[in-house]
Amino acid sequence: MPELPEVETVLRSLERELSGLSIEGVRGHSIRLRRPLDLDQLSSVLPGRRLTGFRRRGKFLLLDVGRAGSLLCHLGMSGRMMIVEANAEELRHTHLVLELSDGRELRYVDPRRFGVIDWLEPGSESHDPSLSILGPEPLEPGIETVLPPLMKERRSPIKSLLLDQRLVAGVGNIYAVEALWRAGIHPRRKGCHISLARLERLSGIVREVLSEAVAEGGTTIKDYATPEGDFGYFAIRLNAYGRQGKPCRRCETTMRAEVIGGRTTAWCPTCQR
DNA sequence: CCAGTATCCTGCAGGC
DNA sequence: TGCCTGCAGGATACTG
Repeated sequence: MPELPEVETVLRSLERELSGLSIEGVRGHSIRLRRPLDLDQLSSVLPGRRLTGFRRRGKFLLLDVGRAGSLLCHLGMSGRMMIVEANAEELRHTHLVLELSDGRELRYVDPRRFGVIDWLEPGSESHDPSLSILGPEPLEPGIETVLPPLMKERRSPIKSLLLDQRLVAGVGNIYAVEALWRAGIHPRRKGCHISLARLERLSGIVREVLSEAVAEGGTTIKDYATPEGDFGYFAIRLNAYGRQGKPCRRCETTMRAEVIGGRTTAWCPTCQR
């Protein structure tokens, strides 16, 4: 489900709704997510503490719990955060519930269990195996200067490079496909076979696409929703993702799709070279 | 080291 | 209707 714009939208919602609230109780059950969810640990550390900060790094959310530490969250493919009244019906695959001081609950739901919920002690972020390898934030200044030289020395298809979180943090399949369409670059073109000038332009376009998507509240394809239940409206602006078999919006050529970098990738064979 | 594939899991749409 | 297959917004362990 969630790439950077969706996670950013979730973050803003959590920050707006939950800042300063206390965690009064914790429910759920230990289960195998991508990292094991340890409910005993969370139950011992969280109750009585206040939610003091809300951050994002790539596709990860960090919920600061005072000076005790931070809750690391990743939504995987199907994860959701929900802010609901305590008496709201509990969805299947609800793995963690934080009971809040205003009578509402923050619930983490993830049917496919590719997500992560983990507890980070203060100062442990720089050692975390997932966080520590992340490349730069594409919405921060400087991405156009940092990213191109790194891509230039790689032999993988540019599509795979955009998905590599070590090079740039937060891009997923939808926005990689969109950025390449907008940049007019063939997704199979190897990084080392693209001029620095084009890579610089692509980097700027990545930022552009992501920030436009943030402004629309992300992309709802199927079931993505904000913690308050709202949808993301960037889907109506998608020019390439999921458009195989349909005419290119730029040149009318029928778009194609193949699996590149392990993920279905649509492109226009005429205007992406 | 690097590049490419297999794998973890559930739900849903489509074909028969 | 029911059963089967394939596919889905991600990350990483493993292979060559």
